[in-house]
Amino acid sequence: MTEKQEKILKAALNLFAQNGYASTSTSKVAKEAGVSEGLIFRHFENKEGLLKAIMNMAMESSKQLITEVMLAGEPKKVIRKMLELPYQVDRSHYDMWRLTYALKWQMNMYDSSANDALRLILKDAFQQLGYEDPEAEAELVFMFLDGASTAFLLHEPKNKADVLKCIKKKYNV
Amino acid sequence: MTEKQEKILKAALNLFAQNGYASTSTSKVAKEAGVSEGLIFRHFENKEGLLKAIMNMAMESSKQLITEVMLAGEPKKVIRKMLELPYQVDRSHYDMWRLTYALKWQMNMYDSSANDALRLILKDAFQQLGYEDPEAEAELVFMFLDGASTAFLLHEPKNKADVLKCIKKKYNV
DNA sequence: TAATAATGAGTAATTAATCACTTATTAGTT
DNA sequence: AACTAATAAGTGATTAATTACTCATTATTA
Repeated sequence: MTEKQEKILKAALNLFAQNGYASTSTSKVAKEAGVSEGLIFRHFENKEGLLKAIMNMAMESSKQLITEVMLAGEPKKVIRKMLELPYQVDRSHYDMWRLTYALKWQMNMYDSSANDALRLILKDAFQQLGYEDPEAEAELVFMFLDGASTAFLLHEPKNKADVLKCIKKKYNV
Repeated sequence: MTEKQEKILKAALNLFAQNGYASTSTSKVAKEAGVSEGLIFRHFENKEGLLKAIMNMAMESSKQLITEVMLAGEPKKVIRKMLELPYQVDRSHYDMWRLTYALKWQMNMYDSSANDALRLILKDAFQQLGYEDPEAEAELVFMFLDGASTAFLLHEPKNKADVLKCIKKKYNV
């Protein structure tokens, strides 16, 4: 990975997240990265290849967060770690998540199976705790995660911490 | 509103929602609508004017849903109506909501004040019911609404109804 | 007949991608 | 070390296609 290659990735992530993938031209990326436009195609073949390279980085960094939940063990700890997930995302990764969330709506880009492993663990946790409908409970938590992450990424509400306290109480975790 | 004008709006909504605003050209809209491209600019001035016309329709149709909650009165009913909101959206309006949700991520397009009226009503409802942190509770419900709507619009989970039952129980509504 | 609706050919600018070319870096042989 | 060949990194001009948009003209309606 050369220095200019990294500059391209950084510029592309920034522009894609801020202005959207479709409305960011490769010439804009090249200008922002301080690089000739041709270099983008030399390293990433085409515009989509550039996006894929970025999304692979995003997948890699999200794996770290997920494994932390996986290793929680006890059901209550699983649920707590899960609820805390949106709070664990580092500010430096916000652009990555903004892009990920934006791409969900760009057709064909949504992979619902990506969270299947977590969903199963969560369901088991609720089951062990004797919840009536563990599957629905798991789905509900996922909805919270999605809604909370969206809020944090878009308009950073001032009562972030209070919301966490609030939902933790509901699950006694 | 002429017949062709409506066809343009319908085609544009469909394409914008499916493939995104930026990656949908006016020529594609014209082709889909069975109309000359120039007509789009005669009626809507430019591409952004077309989008604005669509979003105005979306605003109008969302007002109906919101007023229903406004008129609920009793705090418990307010909360119940609120939780049911994502379930009240008609399938025929899904494209409109998909576009609305997708545009949130397209920078500058996010208007957090749009929900302020509802947020206030919801906060009051929680306050009247003696909840400890009504503001956080209101925010939490909004996160659920966002997450649930996203799930419904993107991958229509099979246990939609169970999730509603599940969350209603948590709020005793 | 006057206004509006609708067309379709045209335009300048931008797009993703290619290409011939130059510069730097590495590897192999003396 | 020093020379050389090969590979990779990087440039910038260029391309064909597409873009949003205009405008002169024709059809339709009031």
